[in-house]
Amino acid sequence: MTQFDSALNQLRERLLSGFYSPGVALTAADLAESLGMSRTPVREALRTLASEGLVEMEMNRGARVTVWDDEKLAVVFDIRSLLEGLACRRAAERAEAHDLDELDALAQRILAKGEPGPDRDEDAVQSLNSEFHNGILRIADSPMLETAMHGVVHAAVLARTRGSYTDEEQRRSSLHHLEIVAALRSGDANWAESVMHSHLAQGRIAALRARNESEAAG
Amino acid sequence: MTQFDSALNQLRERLLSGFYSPGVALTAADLAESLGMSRTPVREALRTLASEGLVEMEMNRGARVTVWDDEKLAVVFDIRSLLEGLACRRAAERAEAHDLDELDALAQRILAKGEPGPDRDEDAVQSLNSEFHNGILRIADSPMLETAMHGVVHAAVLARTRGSYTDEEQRRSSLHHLEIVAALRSGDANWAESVMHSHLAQGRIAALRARNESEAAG
DNA sequence: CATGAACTAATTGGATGCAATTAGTTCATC
DNA sequence: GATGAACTAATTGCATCCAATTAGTTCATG
Repeated sequence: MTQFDSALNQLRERLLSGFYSPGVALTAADLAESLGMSRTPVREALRTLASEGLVEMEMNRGARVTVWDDEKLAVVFDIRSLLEGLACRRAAERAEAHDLDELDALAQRILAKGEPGPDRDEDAVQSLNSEFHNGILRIADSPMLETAMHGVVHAAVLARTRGSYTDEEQRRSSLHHLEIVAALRSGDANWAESVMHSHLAQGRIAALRARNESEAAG
Repeated sequence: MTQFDSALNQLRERLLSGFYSPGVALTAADLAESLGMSRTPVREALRTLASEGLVEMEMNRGARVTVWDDEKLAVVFDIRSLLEGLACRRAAERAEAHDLDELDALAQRILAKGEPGPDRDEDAVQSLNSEFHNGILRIADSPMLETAMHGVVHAAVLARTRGSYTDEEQRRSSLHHLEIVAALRSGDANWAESVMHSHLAQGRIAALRARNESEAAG
């Protein structure tokens, strides 16, 4: 694990968690200090994050946190739907029994943690959700696909601020996960792809609604 | 235009043109010297190229030119097909008259330059082809989509070594371009997307065949 | 002749220093 | 009070330097 890797991971984490406000300037020296390293690996990480779309760099002006408008967000979900659909197709053809068991366990936990009531834990849902989607990507087993998704997946996660799902949407989302596992288990690539498309179509609606609500509020 | 931009453009150009053999180690100091700059901007460019999938970096071992096997290549074409299909959908909804005229002119020139005979010019075909696809991406008007495609488009171009198309394929490819313009002109997103999918399905076949032929030969 | 320890050369990742550019502030002028 | 020239502080992009790691070579040993 190099300083570059460390900087990349930590900065990506901060950007996705909303630690930095959209549009804010990211000063290399400040980041370096807060990460306990010099500017060199930080600058390399910023270049990588720029090519992932999480920050934007301008000549002699350094990096700024990307501002997400409705248009960008919608495209991100379109792209993510296509790529994750492809990942599902591939996963349906490659998944082993133990892969499916792991995904199933994750889907069950997401269902439980997302159920309305005292045990609800949205942080856990979000974290497990990431694990589920990453799991499918792993089963799809294609470095190229992972590379292509880096530019958009993270951004989509960023958009889904916590609490954007209604109870009904959360439940449907959880059931989508279970249905995806069922589709993968049956080896039906079309089915798996379709459910993923439905899953992200709903996610897109919720993300855009959440954005507009928070805009109207603040 | 910073040294970083210069390094990124030139190195990308070299990688796509096959200047460096697949799998070869790219020594930062050598690159820096050949580009007339220090290692710092070169290293940043290599990080970016890595996130685009054109090179691969390993801890304490620097960068190597990515080796494209059949599997990787097939996935690249799958992804490119999905993303360019989306670009076509968006272009069908956004293209202005002058956009369509420009694309049409390009399609006509590709048809002419690709026709078997003394006027055939494969370099021109390849170059115009890139222009055509970039034109559609431009009309689609989405920075996110461009970002996502950077990871795969270049790679796909790389794979299509000159002369990989048969006469029949070249002709069909040229007609695809004209058909795409017609679909865009009619504003039919489904039609435009379908033709693009067909176009890249054929491209994929040709690219994989070319790879296996050259492998059998050399 | 094969094997591997010991040494050397090359190369990497990262820290630091510096000129050039940009952003911010002060202050004179209308 | 607004406008903008002149100066200052911050910040960038890049070159250079250095310790740590890797790759390559030599040479002793079985």
